[in-house]
Amino acid sequence: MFMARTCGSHSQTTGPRLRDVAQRLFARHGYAAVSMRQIAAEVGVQAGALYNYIPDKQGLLFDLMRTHLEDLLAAWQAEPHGAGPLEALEAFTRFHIRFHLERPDAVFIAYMELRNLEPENFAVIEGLRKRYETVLEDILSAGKQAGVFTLPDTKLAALAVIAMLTGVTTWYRDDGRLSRDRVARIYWNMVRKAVGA
Amino acid sequence: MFMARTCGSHSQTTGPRLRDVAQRLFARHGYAAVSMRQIAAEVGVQAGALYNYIPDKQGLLFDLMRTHLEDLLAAWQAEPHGAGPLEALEAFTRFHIRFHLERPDAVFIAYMELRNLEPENFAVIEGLRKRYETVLEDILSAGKQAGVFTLPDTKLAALAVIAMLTGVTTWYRDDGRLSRDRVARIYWNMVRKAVGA
DNA sequence: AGGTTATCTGAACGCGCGTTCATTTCAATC
DNA sequence: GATTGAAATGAACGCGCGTTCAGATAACCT
Repeated sequence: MFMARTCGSHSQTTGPRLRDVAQRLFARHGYAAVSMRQIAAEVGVQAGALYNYIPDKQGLLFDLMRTHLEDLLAAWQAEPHGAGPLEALEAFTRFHIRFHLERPDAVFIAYMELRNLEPENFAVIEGLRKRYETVLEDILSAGKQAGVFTLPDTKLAALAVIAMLTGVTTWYRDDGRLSRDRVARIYWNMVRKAVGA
Repeated sequence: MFMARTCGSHSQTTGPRLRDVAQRLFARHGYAAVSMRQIAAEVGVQAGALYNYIPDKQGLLFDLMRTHLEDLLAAWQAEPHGAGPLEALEAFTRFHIRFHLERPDAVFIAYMELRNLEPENFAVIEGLRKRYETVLEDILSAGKQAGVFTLPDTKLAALAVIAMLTGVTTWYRDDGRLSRDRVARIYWNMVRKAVGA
């Protein structure tokens, strides 16, 4: 009675759409609170069809989180790092804010759904997160050694700065008082002072 | 066949136990992922008995969050604020870290389960959260006016500082490298520099 | 034009969910 | 020792869950 394929468009699109929809719904309502049938409805398909693209619900969550963190690390690699530690820290600050504000849903999921990962999946995600923390820690460490930064504890400073920067995603609105650039400038100002440079 | 009450102890304890257990499980696995039957099992009771103490699951979540935020605001009122803005900011920093590290589960829930609140409950919780943010904002504002702090944007600074301080709860471990006092001291150092004092 | 294959449907599976309630149990009171 | 009433049981309610799969469908290939 109904069409097995959407008229005029290849089902090449169902895979990406599934991930888009899942990302939005997981971010909005939480992984545990969203059903496969809700996702399927928004994709425009029956629930069973989703399993042509994912092994199961857990695999879908894991894939979203892993992709996000791999994108994050790859994007930083592709970013101009600047000459010295001070320039690197500014680059990191601006990069982090820009990257995170561009994908609020993925960020939300990566920070909030860790506890819904099965142990082995959790280990992978946690490893990627650690790698990103190390990026900042290395910058701070180099700057401290070069006498550019004043830090009582490099590791804590890295965690503090990342928490501060990531916090932007919880309140920033595109139609708000400040532009992204303005926010990045203000935060860079605070970060610079916090590390004693 | 089974006892309706636990031998020797009044059921006076079931209410508090219910909240304790729910808080721990919600923090660990998330509100949507925890069932009333799981909570009941840990309390040592059948699921139906829980409804002698709560209206429904949503009411339980709301009660946990409201109580936590009211405790937070009341505890700050009872705290010695110090003489000037600089002293007040130091008091706030140390208070925030101490209070949050003492109740990691409640903190987790208050930050992660906002999206599982029904709209009217959300409004109440959001109002309490705003009131707490205003506490810090007022301190920063006074310090700026007094020329003690250098801040390009008071509101952003307040959000940044709170995000930074609350971040402690995501990594701090009692058996870790640093004591709570040491962590508080290091963070106060960074906060002080970040606000230009 | 006809066959192949990727894709989707629709029904089914067992299960656990939040919540209600008549009944039972037992500490406290008289 | 009988009465009372708060507290807990255990069964039941309808429902939606994640997942599977045989069968239907339509785009693609020759």
